[in-house]
Amino acid sequence: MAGQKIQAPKGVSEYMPPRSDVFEFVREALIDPARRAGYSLMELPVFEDTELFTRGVGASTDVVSKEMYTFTDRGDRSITLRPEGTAGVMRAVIEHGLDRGALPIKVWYSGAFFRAERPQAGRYRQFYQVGIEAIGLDDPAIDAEVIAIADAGFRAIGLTKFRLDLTSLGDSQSRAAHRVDLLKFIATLDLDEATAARASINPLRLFDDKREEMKNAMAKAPLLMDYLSDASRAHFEQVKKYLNVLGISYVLNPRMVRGLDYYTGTTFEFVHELLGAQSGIGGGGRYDGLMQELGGQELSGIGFGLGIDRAVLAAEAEGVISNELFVSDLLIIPLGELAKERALVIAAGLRADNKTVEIAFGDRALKGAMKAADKSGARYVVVLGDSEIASGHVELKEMNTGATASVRIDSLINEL
RNA sequence: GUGGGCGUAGCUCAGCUGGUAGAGCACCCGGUUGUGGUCCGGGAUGUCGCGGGUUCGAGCCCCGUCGCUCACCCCA
Repeated sequence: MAGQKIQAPKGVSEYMPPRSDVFEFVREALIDPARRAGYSLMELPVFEDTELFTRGVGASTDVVSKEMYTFTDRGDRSITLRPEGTAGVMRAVIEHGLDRGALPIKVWYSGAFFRAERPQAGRYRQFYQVGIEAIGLDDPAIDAEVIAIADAGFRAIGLTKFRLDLTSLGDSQSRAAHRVDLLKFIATLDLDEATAARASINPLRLFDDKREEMKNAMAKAPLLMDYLSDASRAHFEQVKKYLNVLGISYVLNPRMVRGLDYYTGTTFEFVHELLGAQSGIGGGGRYDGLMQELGGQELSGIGFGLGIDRAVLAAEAEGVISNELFVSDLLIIPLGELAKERALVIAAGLRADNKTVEIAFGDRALKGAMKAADKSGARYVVVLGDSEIASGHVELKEMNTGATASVRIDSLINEL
């Protein structure tokens, strides 16, 4: 049947004007602090060998076990749309031998990620992230700097109603020691089937249960934070010290749980107050065993992934983005064929000088063109007709105030 | 995968106990000479998600189906 409308696949996030301007602004705001800290772009494929994720992220994680878009390509290879960014960066670093060059490797990336979940507010099947990774440095100062870069990005957007949750997952011996006691403790609880199943996959998950009775039950559970080895503890103390120096406040959250298996040591999450159920706007941490797990050298690393979609929602919830940011400097209304030609040339010149200039094409009546100019939000409007062309002067009208000034066409640039 | 809510003009929604569709916003044109935002006048717009059933008659009732949405799980 002809004319059937085709809809976007379920749960994808799309941005139409004018909201797409907000999206772009947010993305750039999140990337900028990384660039300023010496991080370089790494542009990676959105699909990878499935094994990269089962091995890197962890086969027992929800992300890998039930949320991946996996398919077989024409060469019978198992391919997966990337559900997160770190594993791909590691793969590329190893594949291209970057780990044999100067350390640390500092890169950022931005793009679409995919998880086959039931969509809800702030959770999409295709979503966007900005991430950075700093690989090959154990210095706790880099941990603090990575966190500071994320914080600076959120602040640049104008967000203030968020907090930073911080913890340390320790090294493998810290976790092994804790796990023994935690499992003993959990064995004393009377759990329903689903909860027991979760506990068997990852006992730390129970710390994240939202039910009151579970929160109460877990209140006395042994905390990983109390099992940190001396080295892990010392590292974490330094991270906290540097954050204090930076004036970045955080909330110690020893019950924080992350869904990806590779995290070790310093781990953090940015949580926004106004977002509802999906309130995490970004998170990250150390992953000191990941590189080796993926066949590379034994290099440590730390990074984060920030949710662009959620940052947009947060910005909207806080009402911090002014649409003044996205309006044109000037709109030219040409009257007549000759004026249209001149308008094209004038606009091209001003654009080359970094101004944003629109032309009201379409030979509309002046009144209609002015209405359109008003709606566009352009800061200034100029009507270009025969008399202006003859005199070389235009009336430059400031739309906010209605004030006009006579300006020579070739010095318009100085007035915008 | 589980549960709740909802699907009526581009958008937000109204539509009483079934009688065959409306508002606001937005949009377009006009209010006579080349300057917007207010005001006034006019105008276009809907397979009432889809399919079936009940009925003389269904947007309103029943069944199915698809979709959207929120929450759980999990996470950006």
